[in-house]
Amino acid sequence: MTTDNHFAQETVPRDDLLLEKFLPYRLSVLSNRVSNAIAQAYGTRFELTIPAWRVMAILGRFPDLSAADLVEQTAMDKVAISRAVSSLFKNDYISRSEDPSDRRRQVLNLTELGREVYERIVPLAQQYENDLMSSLSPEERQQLDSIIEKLMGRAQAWAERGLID
Amino acid sequence: MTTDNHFAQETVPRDDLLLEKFLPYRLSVLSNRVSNAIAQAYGTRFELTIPAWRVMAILGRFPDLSAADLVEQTAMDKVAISRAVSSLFKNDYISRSEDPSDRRRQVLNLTELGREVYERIVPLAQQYENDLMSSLSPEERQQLDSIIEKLMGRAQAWAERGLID
DNA sequence: TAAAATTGGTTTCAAATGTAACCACTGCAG
DNA sequence: CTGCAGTGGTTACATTTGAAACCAATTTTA
Repeated sequence: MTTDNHFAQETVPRDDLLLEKFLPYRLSVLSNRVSNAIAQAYGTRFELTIPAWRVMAILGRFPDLSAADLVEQTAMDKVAISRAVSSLFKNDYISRSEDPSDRRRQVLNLTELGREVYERIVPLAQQYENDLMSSLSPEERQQLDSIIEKLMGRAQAWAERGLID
Repeated sequence: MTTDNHFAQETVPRDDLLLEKFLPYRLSVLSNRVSNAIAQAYGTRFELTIPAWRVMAILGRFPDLSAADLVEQTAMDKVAISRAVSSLFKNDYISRSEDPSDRRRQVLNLTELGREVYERIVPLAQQYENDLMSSLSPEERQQLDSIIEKLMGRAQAWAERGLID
């Protein structure tokens, strides 16, 4: 017990868990709703999965990255990146070119086709985001930004230092 | 185009998507980090998956629900509920009793064992939540609550009224 | 009161995902 | 140089997940 509870555990009136107020639960529901909606928008229009779209989003801004760089940037799994990359390659959305200075490494870039799709998706993505944000006041947006940052820090700490207790 | 943009689309300086600032992305990363950490805590201690734990959380507060009721309460998938229920049943954490007034329906409840586990997990769950919340000031908690509510409303609207555009 | 349509719940099948093993290459220690 | 630890990336396999088909019981409706 990390909190200093002055009451004996057993006799304290048991306050049940209100799932609908439980932050991890709410985050999960919210995130799933949002992701699913957007995934559907990408998917039906461009046959892109979310990981694939993320890869494109990064490559659109930072050319000449390797898969490993992408892993670092996105915090996504190695394998997920590999699969996304090879599917994007198959669709001719990105190019892989061998790095002469390290023949294990592949330098990735959007192809012309890839960039076209990218240019079309960015506004779509921003539209979704704007739509979400439009329900918030400027102050709230600011607050949300900083709150997410803090929560992320805490959750990150779990992963690094191990779980609570 | 729903916003009134006074500039010609093509000539506006293209502002790329900053994935690390893109709300849907950040929500997803945050939610996954949190869920995974907690899932691990439940899983290693009680062999509970997240859906299973959610079912218990609801049943702990509202006895005598059916699977369909759970679907409604949690917004989880029918199949996920079915699987969680049958695994919980197998572990003797919940009981299924046939509803005489409708023989398709099964009335679910925590068993004694189930309730014991429930009573032990609730504090654990709350500890995680407290730990997250401890990084926020009281005002921020309040803000977060209302912000989530608003975002949820917007995302909900997508599901109901169909996607943007 | 006999179809037809609905509802509660499970099963089946395919696709998505994660873990671990794996190859190919690099770089460094001896 | 050779050996071998570490890195970039893919493959294989087991597990999870979701969609749709499905069965059984119930309600509707004609």
